[in-house]
Amino acid sequence: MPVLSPTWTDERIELLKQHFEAGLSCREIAADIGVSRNAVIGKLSRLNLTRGRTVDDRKVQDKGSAPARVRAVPRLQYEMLATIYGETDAPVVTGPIDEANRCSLLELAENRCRWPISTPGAEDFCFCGNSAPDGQSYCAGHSRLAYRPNSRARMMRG
DNA sequence: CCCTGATTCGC
DNA sequence: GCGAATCAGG
Repeated sequence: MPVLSPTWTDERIELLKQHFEAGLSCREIAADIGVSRNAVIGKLSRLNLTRGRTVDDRKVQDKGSAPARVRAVPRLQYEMLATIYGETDAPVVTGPIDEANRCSLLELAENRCRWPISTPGAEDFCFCGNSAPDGQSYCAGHSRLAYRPNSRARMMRG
């Protein structure tokens, strides 16, 4: 169908809000909708739906004074990597998660998609539960979200 | 060195 | 208004 680029329609905005309120990250929201992370964040900012950090001063770009920049320390998020990659090797079968009162992973099988369907006010926290390929923890639709293309060809300015 | 969030600028 | 670029923090 010759559908033009419907940029941001009500449906997309609704999904955006839902995912945002659901607690999902801009990365997930962007991947789910099909846009870039900046697009999602930009729309959110435009809608004044920023989570906490509002505007404030944010230091302002002072390129004339002393550049007191503290380029954060070299830190890696192995936690997330382990969560994605180590899921097949590190199951939570023996995880007495008390917070998993809702539909936890234990209810799902190994061949089931584990997509957190969190809704503000939903007591029945469920997951995607779609058919996930062997070895994968997500279905074809949500697998791309967990998949992280490290094709960062951007110049390392830092 | 990587990732997420928010603001800023260009189109 | 949208999206990429940029900045700032973790």
